[in-house]
Amino acid sequence: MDRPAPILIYRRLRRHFGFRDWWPGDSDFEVLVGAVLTQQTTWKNVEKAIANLKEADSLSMEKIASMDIRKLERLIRPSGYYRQKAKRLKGICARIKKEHGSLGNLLKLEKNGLRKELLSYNGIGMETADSIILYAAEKPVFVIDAYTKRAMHRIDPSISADIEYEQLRGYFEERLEMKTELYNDFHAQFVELGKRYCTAARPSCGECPLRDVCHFGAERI
DNA sequence: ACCCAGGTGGCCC
DNA sequence: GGGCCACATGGG
Repeated sequence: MDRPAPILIYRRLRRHFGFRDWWPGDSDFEVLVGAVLTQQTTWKNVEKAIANLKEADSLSMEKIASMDIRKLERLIRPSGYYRQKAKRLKGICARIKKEHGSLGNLLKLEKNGLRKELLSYNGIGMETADSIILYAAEKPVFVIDAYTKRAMHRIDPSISADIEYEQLRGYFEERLEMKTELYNDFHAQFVELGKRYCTAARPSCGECPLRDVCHFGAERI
């Protein structure tokens, strides 16, 4: 089959990579921080930034909300765009504290209300909002990222390489059962696929579990 | 010396 | 609604 249904893609990935039980982080707040810091940067660099925050005993909403901006910049520097991210992360923490009291309270909002609220924060766009909703609030939203777009375009060339976020999210949500565990693990599988095989310019297909349905370079590889 | 990474927001038309 | 741009470290 040339264009496998999403659930078949998922089954293949899962058979290859195993169940991921994802988001690398110890708390809801760490998910939020990681989701902001990983914007357009590698997770490796985010790990350094989060380690710095932990080492400085500063990985808490209250501390970041009132932290000296220069200190925050210094701690998260390895994650790139550090001035912008420091300003936005501090603003996000301060606003959650002020308007909701705690992250837990914010995450209790109903899914669509929560999404709308998160999107109104400077520094939280659709992918970041959905990552927080899925992995911290544990509500079923299908997260789309660069890996997902790239892989889907290569599997099904009728899906544009720069398809709109909401359009691709709808594509998955219309074709899958609305289950948090499924959305959670499926996104994790795409990230694993992207890191190991489905890289930007020159894929290292090797043992890629989707290589027989891949159309990269207009030719099957 | 390039190119790339788990995006977002601002500005312009 | 779309196109272009700044933002920045670290690894290949």
